[in-house]
Amino acid sequence: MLTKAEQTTEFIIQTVAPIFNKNGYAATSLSDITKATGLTKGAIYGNFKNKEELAIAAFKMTEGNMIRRIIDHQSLSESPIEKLFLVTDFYRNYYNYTQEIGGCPVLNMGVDAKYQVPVLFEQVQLTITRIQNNVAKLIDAGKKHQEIKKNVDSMLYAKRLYSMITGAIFMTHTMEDNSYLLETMDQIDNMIHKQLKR
Amino acid sequence: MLTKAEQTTEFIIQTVAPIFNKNGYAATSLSDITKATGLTKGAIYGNFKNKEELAIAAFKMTEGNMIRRIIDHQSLSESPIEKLFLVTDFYRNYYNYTQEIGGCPVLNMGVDAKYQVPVLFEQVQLTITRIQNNVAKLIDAGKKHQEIKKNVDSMLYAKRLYSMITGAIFMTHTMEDNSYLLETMDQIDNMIHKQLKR
DNA sequence: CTAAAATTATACCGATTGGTATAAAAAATG
DNA sequence: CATTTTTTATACCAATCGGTATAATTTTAG
Repeated sequence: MLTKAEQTTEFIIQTVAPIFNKNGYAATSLSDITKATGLTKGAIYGNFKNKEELAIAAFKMTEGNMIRRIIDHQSLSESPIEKLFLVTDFYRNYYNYTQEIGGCPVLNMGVDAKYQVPVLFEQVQLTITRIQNNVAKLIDAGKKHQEIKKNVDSMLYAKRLYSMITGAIFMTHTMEDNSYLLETMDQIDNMIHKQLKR
Repeated sequence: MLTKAEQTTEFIIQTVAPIFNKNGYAATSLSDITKATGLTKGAIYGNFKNKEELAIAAFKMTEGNMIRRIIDHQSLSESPIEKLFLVTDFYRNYYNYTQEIGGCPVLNMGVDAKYQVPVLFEQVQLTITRIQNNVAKLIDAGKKHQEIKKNVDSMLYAKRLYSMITGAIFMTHTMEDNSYLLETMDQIDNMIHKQLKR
């Protein structure tokens, strides 16, 4: 059971996360935060050491939810290669999903935090590593299950896949055109069929 | 011949462009600008209406130089398909190049300006369109020169190519690992050989 | 239900924000 | 070279920035 205080902390994070994600760290002011939450600075600083700590907590929550969703979606199949197709399937709905949370947290904070909030930037790197490792593990499992060629470089393809996905996310958001994302997922599915599948 | 005033305007743009590119619009203050240029606010506001106009001028200069470089590099060959390979060749040095100018202007400003500086964001969209059109034209020329299959969708491949490139730029900068960029360029070259070439 | 502890609101801090009016300085023009 | 025009520096503006000390309030625990 959550105490009243823990509920407030959680409420602040939930409320503020899409604002940081959308506007970036520098462009999100304490008054934006108090306005959105309906709380005062006293309450905010009672729950977080400073603006940076809040931004980091917000990012961790957002990326945690996102990774949980990717993993959850994979459980729709037992087959490793099918799980791989479920990854691209997840990103087919990503434009829709990210519009609710203020954009792609990895992309936005990767760019925004790089020279502004080093600790937050490291968190972004960690998230990318986690996603890549998840994909690489799926490829390895696919090899064991005789679904994927033994000679493919798992990490190389994991990086390729996520690099292509991130490019499509940027293009879709910047050109406001979902076809980049959809087209790239088709392209990746094709790559899995032609280059990974046994 | 440039007047003294025009020289100053140009000097301000040149000095300030990498700062905006690196830190983003909101995180670049007027005091950053006066400190870097050694000029006072009076001088800045005598040459630009406001901070936004300066940021736009800075981006236009940076992206103009970048596009000029891509096009220039293409003139190393007469063959359209070879020009296509020269595009990937250009991006093989892009990590090095962008570190001098504060990162990739398209990526950084595409993310930064989206919800902060609409006019600047439109400029980013325009730049992307220009690059894509350049690639699409190369593919079309390749068809005419019997180097590229007649049935390939030029615009589709132009978008694919630039989407992959942008993803690699993001990954290389965020993970501080040039292999994403190099590997993606190999992948694109391979795509040109296998899917575009007659 | 009361007392101690934790949380939130208020009021304030100095520093900095983007921007401007005006005066001083420099450049362009005849 | 003198005069007009343009450009730059100075000094200032109100507003906002992130952050804090303290008092009021609410929650927790006995």
